[in-house]
Amino acid sequence: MPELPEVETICRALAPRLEGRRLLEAEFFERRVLEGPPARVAARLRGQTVRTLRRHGKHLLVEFDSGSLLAIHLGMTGHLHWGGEPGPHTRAVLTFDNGRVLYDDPRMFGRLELCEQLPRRIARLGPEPLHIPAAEFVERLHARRGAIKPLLLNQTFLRGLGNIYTDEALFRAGIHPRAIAARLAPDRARKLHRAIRQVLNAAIASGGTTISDYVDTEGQPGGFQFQLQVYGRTGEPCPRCAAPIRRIVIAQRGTHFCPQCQRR
DNA sequence: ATCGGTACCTGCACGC
DNA sequence: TGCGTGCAGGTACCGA
Repeated sequence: MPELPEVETICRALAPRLEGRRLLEAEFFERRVLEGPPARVAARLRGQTVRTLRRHGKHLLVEFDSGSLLAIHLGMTGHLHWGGEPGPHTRAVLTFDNGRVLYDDPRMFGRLELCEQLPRRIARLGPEPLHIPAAEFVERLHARRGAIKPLLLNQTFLRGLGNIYTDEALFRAGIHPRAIAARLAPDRARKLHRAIRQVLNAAIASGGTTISDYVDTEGQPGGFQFQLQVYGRTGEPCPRCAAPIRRIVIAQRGTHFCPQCQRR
């Protein structure tokens, strides 16, 4: 499911509910999604009060008054629900003094980690795509010799882009997914920077993208799937030039683009 | 640095 | 109906 706009949507919904609230009980039903022994993590969490909720790339960070952090990554199929009943894929339940959060994750690619400070793995990720200035983006881009698509998916380059928004941003910028990053002319690199911002902001405004199963914390689907121009539209006409959208595989990921509008 | 491959998991759509 | 196949929003790790 979740790339930056989906995690942002979840964060905005949960922050007002959780900030200032006390965590009464943490239950973990699947140790694979948890860093550390469930009983020990639960004991450390019990009684803590939430100071803030924030997003860091695709991670959701719950910061407690003690300074401890609960870092949540939803993987491919992780969901957070406010309230509701646990189901077959519920891997954790966090009970607060005003309600509970269910963590569901069928494929269990997601991770929950309780730590005293941001783990290095997360801290060393690249800048936020919505914060990085154009000049810095272009400079970082020009330092890389690989193809642009795998680079945008690389979280140490920028944190938060996934397969959907990468394809959409490249389409809007008119750049071929196999184009070499370092060889992009500065104006085209700046255009890509703009396209990334536009796509992410539009997706956040729509509450994210629902392809098959993403829903927000209230169980509502997002709306950005209706604004996708290439992702998942193999064979359909390009909205700009009507050429059939093509699907290829780059870095093991399905990649959608218009062969006419995105020339090498 | 970069690339390709594999691995981790389950569920779903599809063709036969 | 049942079964095999391929695909899926993510990331880590390996060797080349």
